Amino acid sequence: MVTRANNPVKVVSPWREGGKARANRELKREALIRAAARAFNVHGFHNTSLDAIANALEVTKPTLYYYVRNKEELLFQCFLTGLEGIRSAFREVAESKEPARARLAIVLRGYAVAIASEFGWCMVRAEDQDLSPQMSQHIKALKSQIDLGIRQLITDGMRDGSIRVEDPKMTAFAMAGALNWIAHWYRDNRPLTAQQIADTFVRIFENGIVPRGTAK
Amino acid sequence: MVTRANNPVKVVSPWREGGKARANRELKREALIRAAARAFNVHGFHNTSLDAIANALEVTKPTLYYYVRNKEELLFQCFLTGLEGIRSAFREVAESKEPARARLAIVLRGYAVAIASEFGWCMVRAEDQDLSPQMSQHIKALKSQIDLGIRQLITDGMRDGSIRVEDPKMTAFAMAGALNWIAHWYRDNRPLTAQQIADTFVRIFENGIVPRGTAK
DNA sequence: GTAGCTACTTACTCTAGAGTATCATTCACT
DNA sequence: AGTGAATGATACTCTAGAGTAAGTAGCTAC
Repeated sequence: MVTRANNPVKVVSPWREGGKARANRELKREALIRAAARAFNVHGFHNTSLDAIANALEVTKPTLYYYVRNKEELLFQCFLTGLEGIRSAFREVAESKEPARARLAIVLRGYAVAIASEFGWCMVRAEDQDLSPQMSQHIKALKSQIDLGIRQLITDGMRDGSIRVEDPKMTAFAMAGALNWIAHWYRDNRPLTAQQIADTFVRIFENGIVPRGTAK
Repeated sequence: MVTRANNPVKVVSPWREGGKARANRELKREALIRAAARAFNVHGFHNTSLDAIANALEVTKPTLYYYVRNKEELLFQCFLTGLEGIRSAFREVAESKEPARARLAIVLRGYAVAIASEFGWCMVRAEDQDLSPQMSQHIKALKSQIDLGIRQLITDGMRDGSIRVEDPKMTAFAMAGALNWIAHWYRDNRPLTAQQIADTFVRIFENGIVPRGTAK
């Protein structure tokens, strides 16, 4: 009754590229993570079998276990890979002296681009429910860091006068939600690039929908 | 390796309430839908077994098949039930003559409340991937209706002057995303009611974060 | 040229859980 | 008080798919 995952998602495999020298372990591991992310993207975690991933890489299932402990670690690694984009956006603004609103805009753009990447699905739709309690805990902590980072930028902005909102926490939730949702509808080969979407979203959040100058 | 669903989610069962007269079919069916929604909420679709749902209702699995064709129909019904809240919000404003921004606010509030309900998870996290192609198609169409409805209200507002945005489509996506995300973090017994959250979100979208009167 | 490691494969095991075949009970109605 | 429809339970079937056991090819080192 369910859309099955057996049309393999195509992917470049370091295992089978002509007669080239065998690629090294780290490269293969990365290819595996990437292949998994793509498959999860298309079919979801539970509807992606390890056999399907192995298939896409033109190896057999047990080979995967040579690179990763189990299926959940695969999801976790996808998550971490995607997360890196967001964290680097935070690092980028860490010692900037710009007004907080500008720093927030940079972070939100980095965030949007990360979510639109092939790891976006894993970051957003990887549910606690799919993971062991420890990993779930770990992921929650990482997500919470991000949330708090955004919230901090908002309160900074309230202090330096570049931002005015009534509830920083809810505002952070609204922003994160809008951005996370990108993972549900964005696919490459869309008219807009992730960057353009990010810019548009930032402006929506900055200006609101009430015409400026005619505030009710 | 995965958080299992075998701690049953408690629920009132029309099957077992004292020695009372047996409830009618429709009542039981609704209880089943509701029990399923709660279980999906907590454990997710794939980690909820029909046995667990049956357990929560204090009946056996085959009984469920008396009320519903299969597991996917259960999810689909949850989806429809939750959707009803949103549709009724649209009906509410259908023949209103207020400015579009006010009508939009009403719809967004109804939307938020629906998402915060116990059917929110099913509406938001029910992935195409969990459903047969037909149902997936059906759900996509329904979701698209909602999206277009919001988009229409935005363009109406641009025409009547109550709204100014640069990209109605992206704005609708941002709004839907922010609201959908509520399903991921909202639980009852939170400090804020769904209504309060809805109000806050509407104001965030209306006013933006740039202080009014000092537009950059 | 053989010991031994790395990287894979073939060929399983095992379980959860969706869905079903079949029988039992109860109630409504005559 | 007997018949049949509506509900339900018992006791299965069957498959997908995660994970594993055990063996093998090939490279490196001496």
